[in-house]
Amino acid sequence: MIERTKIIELLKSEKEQESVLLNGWIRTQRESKAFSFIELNDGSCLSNIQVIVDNDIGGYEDIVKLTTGAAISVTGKLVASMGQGQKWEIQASAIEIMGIAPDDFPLQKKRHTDEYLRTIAHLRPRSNKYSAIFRMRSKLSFAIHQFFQERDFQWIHTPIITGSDCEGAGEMFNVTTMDLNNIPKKDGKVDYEQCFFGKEASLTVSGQLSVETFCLSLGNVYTFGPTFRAENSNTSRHMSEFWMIEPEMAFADLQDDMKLGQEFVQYLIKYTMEECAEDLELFAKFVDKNLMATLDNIVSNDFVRLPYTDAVDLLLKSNQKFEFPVKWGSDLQSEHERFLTEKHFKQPVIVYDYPKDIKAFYMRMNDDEKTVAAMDILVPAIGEIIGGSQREERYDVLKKRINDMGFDEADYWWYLDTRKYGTVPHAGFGLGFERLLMLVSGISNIRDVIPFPRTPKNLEF
RNA sequence: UCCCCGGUAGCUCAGUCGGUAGAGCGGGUGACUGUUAAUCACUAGGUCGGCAGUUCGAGCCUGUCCCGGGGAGCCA
Repeated sequence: MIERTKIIELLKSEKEQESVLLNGWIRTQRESKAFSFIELNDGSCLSNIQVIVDNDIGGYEDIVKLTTGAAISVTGKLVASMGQGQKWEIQASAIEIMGIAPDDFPLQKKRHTDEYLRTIAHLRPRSNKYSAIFRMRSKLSFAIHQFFQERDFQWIHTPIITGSDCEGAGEMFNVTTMDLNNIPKKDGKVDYEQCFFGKEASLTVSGQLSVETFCLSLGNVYTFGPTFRAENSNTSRHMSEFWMIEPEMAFADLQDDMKLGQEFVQYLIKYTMEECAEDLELFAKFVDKNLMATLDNIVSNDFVRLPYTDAVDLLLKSNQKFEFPVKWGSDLQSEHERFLTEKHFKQPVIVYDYPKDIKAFYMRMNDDEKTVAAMDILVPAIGEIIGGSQREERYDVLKKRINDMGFDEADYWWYLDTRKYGTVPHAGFGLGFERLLMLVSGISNIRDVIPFPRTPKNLEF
């Protein structure tokens, strides 16, 4: 029995091979008089390999009836192709049918819309575009670890289930084993004491608060895992379940944070260009014609660094008509961010030092007492890809901020402890993994860069 | 959640003035061919998103609900 060779290896071959075994799914079959051409794909790479099946092969009548989607096992010779368009092809000596695909197989040999493919999310990775994005997703997941591990950041597995309702980053999903048809109540309210954990439990909206405690122990750390937001968001940039990367650096300030953010994004894009060249080419050709120019631009220039106050001035002086007015103290609207990154600078922009009232309690108060050391990295087409800040490390200031914002400081006892015992300046950010994938692929809907998207009213698969 | 647009064959779409539906691709059958989304001929395939209404008559008009897309908010 010969060992199976993946198509990616066969296509890279330096010489002909007498005897190879390959498995895969038929992408298309063209029948000729004395033989048939099969385009076979096994997911190892974007390219198919062409298999020549002579009509004297065993079971030929059944083989030529195979349609797009069928799975076969091929034994044969790797030979130089007589046709144009490919270097190698397989001269089959035997074909075993593993699984047929009846004529209602939903993927056809033509372009399908993303909307349609989303309704068959269990089959869409068998298409070129989706196999490409999911290979890139895998490669980039690895690259993220490589980036941090090369820099001695420790990967911290922060919890998915959390008891703090104080993460403050949005609506949370509840986690319970209680009988929802008969919820235990006390004084008219849900009696969480009878719940599994004895208190209200939720899915995490951010690992940041947890990972900060490890930052203030192990130095440089990061999280990379699923994150959940129960917001009723219906946009091409939001999902209820997504993956987020949150690095946190001890003995670091906002400048260090911006530097890390830029290096990180540039590293991942370079990695994609080097390690996913074939898949990337598909996106540059069929999804976004400007993709390579956009990526080149991002890796070869420093990101613009622009204080929020200057951004407001710039927008006010731009003579642009905006639907929403630009005003110091208000958050920048999408249209404002788009103007900065897409029209004015035409490259990534880091806006920093935002008004304190529009940002989270844990962000470090600047000396002007009006702004906090926060930064957002904005990129063309996607908008905010990174949101970060230097954290408030001063115990008294942090405590005051918690109280001023109407939170109960008792809920934050362990978080405050980290500032009570050996506090140090530190900073970090969150990067949405799917938004990064959108950036490097040109794919414009976030639901198309994750295997099974979870969005409001959508939990199929 | 709000604003705008859409839902017609397996897929992508056309459908005029309100008069019971068409194309291309895909499927099937056959022809032809070292082919490359092959080509050519024939053929099957429809609860026009659901419900209610207006009308002699609704794919088309009205209401409502569901689903999808674009934009906005929330943010990564």
